[in-house]
Order: sequence, then C-alpha cells, then structure tokens
Amino acid sequence: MEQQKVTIKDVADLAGVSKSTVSRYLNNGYISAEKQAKVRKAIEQTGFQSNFFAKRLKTRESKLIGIVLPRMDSVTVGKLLSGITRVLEPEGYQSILLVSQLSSKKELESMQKLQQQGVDAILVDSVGLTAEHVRRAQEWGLPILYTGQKNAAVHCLKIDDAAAGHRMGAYLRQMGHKHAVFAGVTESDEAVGIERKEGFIAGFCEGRTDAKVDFVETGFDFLSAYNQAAEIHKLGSTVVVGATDNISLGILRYFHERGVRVPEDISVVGFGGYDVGAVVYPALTTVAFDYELMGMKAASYLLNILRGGEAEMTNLDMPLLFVERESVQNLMKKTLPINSTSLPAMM
Amino acid sequence: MEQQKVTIKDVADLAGVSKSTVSRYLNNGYISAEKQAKVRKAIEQTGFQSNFFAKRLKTRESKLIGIVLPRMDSVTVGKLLSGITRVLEPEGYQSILLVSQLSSKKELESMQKLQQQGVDAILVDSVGLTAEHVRRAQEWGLPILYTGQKNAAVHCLKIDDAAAGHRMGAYLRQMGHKHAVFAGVTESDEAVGIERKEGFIAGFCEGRTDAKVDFVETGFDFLSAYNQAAEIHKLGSTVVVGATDNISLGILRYFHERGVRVPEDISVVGFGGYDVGAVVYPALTTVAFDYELMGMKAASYLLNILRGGEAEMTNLDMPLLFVERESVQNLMKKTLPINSTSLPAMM
DNA sequence: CTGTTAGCGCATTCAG
DNA sequence: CTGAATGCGCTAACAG
Repeated sequence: MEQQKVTIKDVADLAGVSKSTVSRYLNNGYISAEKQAKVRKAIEQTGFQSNFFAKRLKTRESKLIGIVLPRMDSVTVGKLLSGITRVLEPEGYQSILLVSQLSSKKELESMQKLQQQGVDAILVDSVGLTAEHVRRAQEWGLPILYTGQKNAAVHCLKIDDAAAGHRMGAYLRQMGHKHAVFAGVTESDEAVGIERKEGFIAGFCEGRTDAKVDFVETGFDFLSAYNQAAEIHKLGSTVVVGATDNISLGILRYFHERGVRVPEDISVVGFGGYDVGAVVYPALTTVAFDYELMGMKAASYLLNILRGGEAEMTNLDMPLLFVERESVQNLMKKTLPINSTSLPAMM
Repeated sequence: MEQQKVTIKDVADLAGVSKSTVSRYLNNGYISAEKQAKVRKAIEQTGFQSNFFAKRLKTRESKLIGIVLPRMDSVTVGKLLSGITRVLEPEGYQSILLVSQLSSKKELESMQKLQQQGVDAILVDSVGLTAEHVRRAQEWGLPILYTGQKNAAVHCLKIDDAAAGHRMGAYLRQMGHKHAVFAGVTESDEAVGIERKEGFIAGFCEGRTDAKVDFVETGFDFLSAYNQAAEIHKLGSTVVVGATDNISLGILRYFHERGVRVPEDISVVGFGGYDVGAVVYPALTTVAFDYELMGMKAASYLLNILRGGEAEMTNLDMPLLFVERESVQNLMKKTLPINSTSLPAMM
C-alpha cells in the first residue's frame, strides 16, 4: 500500500540537487547534462512518478476531456467513442465518461460535475439542447461541443438528418413508390423524430401530388417496432421506412413471421448503416452515418480550441453514405440505372 | 474565460468567517446554524465551486475509477460499461476510460497511466493476463480487478466459458446431434478460443464415442465468419456452433444465400445472447451472458474494497442463461421435453 | 463550535 | 544554469 510515497524532493535529495532542478528536468527546462544524468538515475531508482493532482493544481490543465453520453450500450455511441479516443489518445488526453440516460436534465448535471472536476473541455452527445445548454457554452470558460442535436447559438456537430431523410425519400420516389409508412420515434427527439421524418417526406413527395406518407410511432428498439408492425402493415403501403435500422429490423422480423415477403410484397428501409443490416435477409437498404468519423471530428475540434485555435468549424458537415442493398423493390417498368451498392452522398 | 476564480477564501471573506469554517460546511463538519446560513448564501452569491485538484491533493482520493477496455465499439463492452456506471455513479465515482485495442501491451501501458493519474481503482477487461499483470495487482497499492480472462493469482471476474460451452454441447447432444463444426476464434484468446471450445467438446461428446467435432477458425466479425462458411458447410455436419453470436449470424447469412434451410437442413447456434439474435430468422439459439450484470458486480467489488472491505469475492460466478429459440433441429425420434425458451443455468 | 497554523507536491518567479 | 522562496486551493490537526 505504498502508492505515492516518493516525491520530487526525494529525487532531489538522492540526486544531490534542488527540487526546482528536478522540476526543470521534468518539464524540459534548462539543465546541465551532468545533473540531468543524476536526476534521471535518481528517478529510476526511486521509481518516482509525479503527483497528478499537485501538478494540475499548479498548471490548471487536466488533460482530461469530459464526455456526456445518452447511454453506453448502443452501437452508435460505441463508434462515436471509438473515434473520439482515436484522436484524443495520441495527444495525451484522456476521457472521463458520464451517462445522461437520455435525460436533458441529467445531461446538465453531468456537465456541471465535469466542469467542477476541472476537465479541459466537454463533449456532449445531447438528446435535446435547452437554453441552459446555450448559456453554459457561452459563460463557462471552457470549450464545449454538442453533438447529436443542433442549435445555431452553440457549436454543434450533427448528422444532417434532414438530408438523410430527403435522400431516402428521393430514392424511393425514383423506385416508383407512392405510399410509404414512416415508422419513427417521438418528436421530442428533434433530430430523428422531426428532421429525419420531414426530410423524408420532402424527398418522397417532391414534384408530385400523388404521394402519401403515413406515420406510426415506435420506440428505438427492435421489440417496440415489432409490436407496431401489425398496425404498420395494415396501412397497406408499398414500403415501410424505419427511422433507425433497429426499427426496420424489428419490422423485418414481423414480416418474416407472417410470411410477408420483402421486397416482393413490401419494401423496407432504415437509417444508420448498422453492420447487422448487411447480414439479415434481405439485407437492409439504408442511409449510413459514420459515427466514428463524427467522433474524430468532434475530438479534433476540441483539440484545436485547446491549442489556442479559433472555435470555427471548418468542415463539420457529416458525409452521408447511401447503401443500397436488397430490401427495396423497383416498381418502375424499366429499371432505372442506379449506381450500385453504395454511393457517397454529397448534400 | 473566468473559470475557477472564486476560492474558499473569497467565500470565507464574504461570509465573515474563516476558511476552515467554510471547509467544514463543505465537509459536514460542525458549524452553527447561523454561520451555516451565511456560508450558504456566500457560496450562492459567488457561485463557488471547490477546486477538484486542490481537494484531491489533500485527501488522496480521486473518486475516479480507471477502466481499460479492449475496444469501444462492441455490444458487450457497452453493456459492461453500462453496468459499471450504474453502480459507480450513485456512489459519486466517475470512470476514466482507456482503450487497449486488443493488445496486452497497451493494456499494461494504460494501467500505468491510470495509476499515475491517481485513480482510486482500476478495472481491466483483459485480452490476456501476463506475469506483469499479476505483479501489478500485487505490488500496486490500489485495487485492481480483471475481467474477461482468468488467473488464480489475481482477482478476476469472468463468464464461465467452459460451462457455457459444456451446456451448449450437452444440449445439442440431447437433441441428437453427432457431428458439429465449431467455428471459433484464435486460441490466443484463452477464454473464448480455448475454454469455450473445450467445454463444448466435453459436453457434446460426454458419455458417447460416436460424436465428432470439427474446428474452423474465423475472426470475431460477421464477415470473416461469412467467408469461412463455405468451408464449414463442406464438412457436412448437422450443426454449426459459432463461438459468438456474430459468427453465427455471418454463417446464417451464407446459408440463406445458398438456399440452405436452417434448421431443417442444418442447425446453427451461438454464444452471447445479443439482441439481434432474436430478430434474425430463424432466431438464434444461444447461451446468453449478462455483461451488464458483470459490470455491476465488478464495480461493486471495487467499491467494497475502497470502502475498506476485504478483497474476497463472495459471488463472482456469472450466471448463464440458455436461450432456446428456433435455429436447432431436434434429431431425436420422439421430442424430448425441454424446458422451453430460456432456463437459468446453475453451473 | 471556530479561527489559526501547517502543509499536500509541484512549478515558477527571483536572485544568484 | 541553479537553488531558495512562494503559493496554487484546500483539509486537518491544533488550540482556543
């Protein structure tokens, strides 16, 4: 139980120099080659490790980035974290994680804790930006970046849900579909619940009046989607659009059980580009988001400010990737030439 | 940019008391109701927040738990973290995360960083326990718990892979299968690559000599499993056992493409109990592990030691849950009465 | 109950 | 280049 016994003073004594000299050695200060060797040796012998807290108390830098996540056990969050870590780690920064449990209130509380804790910056994968979120971004003296939701008053990094929805809508329109059911989540999630849906409707109906989109609300998980599937099916559309791939997967399962063939009898599409979408049958046509890239961009942004750079986001548009697979039937007489498998979407 | 300007002294001055009184107020020390009110007011007015580092420098406690994970973007890791957070958070502890990228060496490096950083305890979801891991657990003055792998010399928390394998083997034996292909991962992963497989073979062959198990190596992902599927199929077994559900999913996809019916033509099972296993068709029969529970247990263990409790693990056996779904055919003449859907496995 | 007095371990002036 | 001195902000004896 002898954790942090040896201090900079012990090293100094052993090396026969002053504490300041050791400190200089540690921080690239000027020091003669001779003493340098002595100090190095003393450090090795004692196994000295500088005290993190004492150091931070002086330097006012923690090398810690606070991250607030809505939940831990989700594929998207995992990818996001993966991206963040990838750029933060090489720079000597570490992340400290807090979970908001999809609550905007807990989100704020977590930010408070992190700030008090002295993190150098905060990244929040938000479920809803309030006035308080904005206030903090402005008043607190540290860089804050929000992802997942958008608000003009603060710095955000977000998938362009409207564009994603629009793209999918346009695709289905080109495939000759006229009646879709959008299986989506609550509108309290502005990004997924509203933007994505509205975008879809716009893209789907664009330039015609004979298109129709019905809406059925589900949760984010397989099961709640599965449970709504009967109602969705009753609507008699030619395609059902899951607001997330998980929703689509639940619906696919239902159709399978009922002997409804996809895409022969009905088409199904999703959003997200989860890996599993490729192994189910039929493989799911979807708009894929690169959450890992998003994590990397977010971390880079923060790092840039921390280095004294300006807070401007040069390119915070997240690219979309349309992934055409097997779950959509082409209703047009003559098959349109569609660029196959996956085409980068520039919006 | 006025982050941490107000100190305990400012509060003291404003309230007309001494710094110690304020400190006592903050730490549940005795203080008169009168001054208590004054201090509270002063704190509100100034918006005082105690300096994390100064506090920790004194108390020698960080309230930080270091966590080393093999990767971030995996379902199991997500669940694990979810469980850890659930018990740590209410106790005022926070987690700081490092990623080992499946490298035992990086694992050690990460532990080093965390220790130097002054975390109160370390949790490592290890990919392989070396002598150095053992040494640290003994010599470092802080609680260390390893999960994912086992070593008698240190405290570990692990799924009983041998038991899980055995259980699956026994089940398939009872279902009348005599020839299985085990699609597994490299043996460098002792837990999954060896224990799980050996356990399966033992359970499958138990009490008979006409059973046969072939082995084909794959990676952990859908694709590598999918790529090995042809070879696996050629072996002509009645059942293929994926070392993880992901592997099984990749194989299921291959069979679907080839028109091989599951379970009519061949049975497929997995390990893990991932949610998606329930929505694919046929739904995958599997042995489920409760990683979230594992995370909770791990955190509780650490917390217990931190509170001065002894380092004994009262119950660190992780329960197994056998999930019988649709992907296995019963080859016996008369259908055996099997306790349906899912039965808790006491091993 | 409360104020005074000491440091925690380190980085950083400031004189040498 | 180097050592002595100072204090970061806070808690913990210590005497009132």
